[in-house]
Amino acid sequence: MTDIVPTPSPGDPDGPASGPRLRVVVAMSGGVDSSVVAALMHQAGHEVIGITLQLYDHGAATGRKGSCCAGQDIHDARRVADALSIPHYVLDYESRFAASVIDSFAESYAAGETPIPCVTCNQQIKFRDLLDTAKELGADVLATGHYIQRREGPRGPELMRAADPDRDQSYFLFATTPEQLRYLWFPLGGMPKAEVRELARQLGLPVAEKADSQDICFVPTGRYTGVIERLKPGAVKPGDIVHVDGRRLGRHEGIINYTVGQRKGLGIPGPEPLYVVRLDAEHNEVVVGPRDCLRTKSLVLRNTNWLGDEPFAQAAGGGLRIFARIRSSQAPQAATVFAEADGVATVVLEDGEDGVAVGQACVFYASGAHNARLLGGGFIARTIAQLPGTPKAAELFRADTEANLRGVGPEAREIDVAN
RNA sequence: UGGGGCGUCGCCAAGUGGUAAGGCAACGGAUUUUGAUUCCGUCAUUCCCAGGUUCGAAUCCUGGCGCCCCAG
Repeated sequence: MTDIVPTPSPGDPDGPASGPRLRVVVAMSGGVDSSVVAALMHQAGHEVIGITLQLYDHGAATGRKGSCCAGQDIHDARRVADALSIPHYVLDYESRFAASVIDSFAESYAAGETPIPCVTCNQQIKFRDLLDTAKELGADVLATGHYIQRREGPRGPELMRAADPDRDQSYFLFATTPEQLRYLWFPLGGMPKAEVRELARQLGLPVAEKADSQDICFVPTGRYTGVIERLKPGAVKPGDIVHVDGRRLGRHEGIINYTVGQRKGLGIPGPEPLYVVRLDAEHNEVVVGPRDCLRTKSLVLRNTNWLGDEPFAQAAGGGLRIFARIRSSQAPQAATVFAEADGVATVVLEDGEDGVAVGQACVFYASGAHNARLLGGGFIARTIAQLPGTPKAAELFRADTEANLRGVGPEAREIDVAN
């Protein structure tokens, strides 16, 4: 069994564990991946401490297939820890998870955005709060089951896309800071998922056959709208569905039920399918249009995190050629990023992308290769409408342009014009 | 109540004697470790109703009912 376990650290041969025995905290969610991480670290001879975070009400999610971090999953993590004979702690993070992740999730939706809670959770909970806790425990390393590769570069640790392109989670980890990265470790980044599953079986882990988690972990029923209605009563109001050509086509039961690019659920019959082009929180309107209206080429980011070697300020002026993606499950495309002050950046995608929603992430890579280096990314604050010449479209375009001229510098203005 | 037109799935709509296209919507599933997208499948034994002609009608005839337009 031992011979199949890469040592000392799969996917990170130059990592900090290639030397002496270290104290490694493993974030154990109760799933297959993090359980394998704990086992690997233990087998590699490290002093492993398993920590499981209780993130939300366990009653609601107990036993739910595909969940994590509550109820049954905590028990599963404990069983694995027991099987490995490593110490295991369950930390009550409910209140900070609610404050950092769930509240902002609800607020974002109410504002007409489409949040991406997994990024917030990594950023605020796992790599901030949990990492702090790990340090307090004297840990040298915090290891997680994320599929992303870390390596030591000439200027410090770098991140690269996972070896298994189908599992690559770099999109969700763009906000990881260099400071955090010094303590982080991702032992699964170099392995295909099938191999991880097989390892779990060979190691006899009790979770070897457990289903992968998916969907938003803290929404037990899969209906996230209920969470928002509970947290922000009154924020969900019926309103009009308006076509980009100005026609009022129907009614909606609350803007939170929609996201840009969405087709299903509009209930509007017609000669062609209609998609949500924009969510107008101010007027409580869902703006719809034909598929052509979805194409977006330039976007403005906020809270940009930069992981490149050169200072991000060098991406001002003429911009910096990168590769970017707007969705976790799609290939990065050629783009140019222009750095602004205060974490603001403008990205111009070469080919453009359909269904780009405010609140989602735009993530940077050094190339289009499968193992490309992660260069950071940002949250999408605005997109610039590519709408046909209709009154409503003109109005939206004007609003976009004005917002941009207000918010960003001269470099981005040129882009607006060119676009 | 003179003239003309129309009534086919939730919406739009083919089909004018041979045994109900298609699009949109909806629903279900697959895919997706955020939201979406996409893909696959399902979706009128019946054509406003009632009779009739015919081997056979949504398609022809008769009578109802309903709607629209023009005229008065």
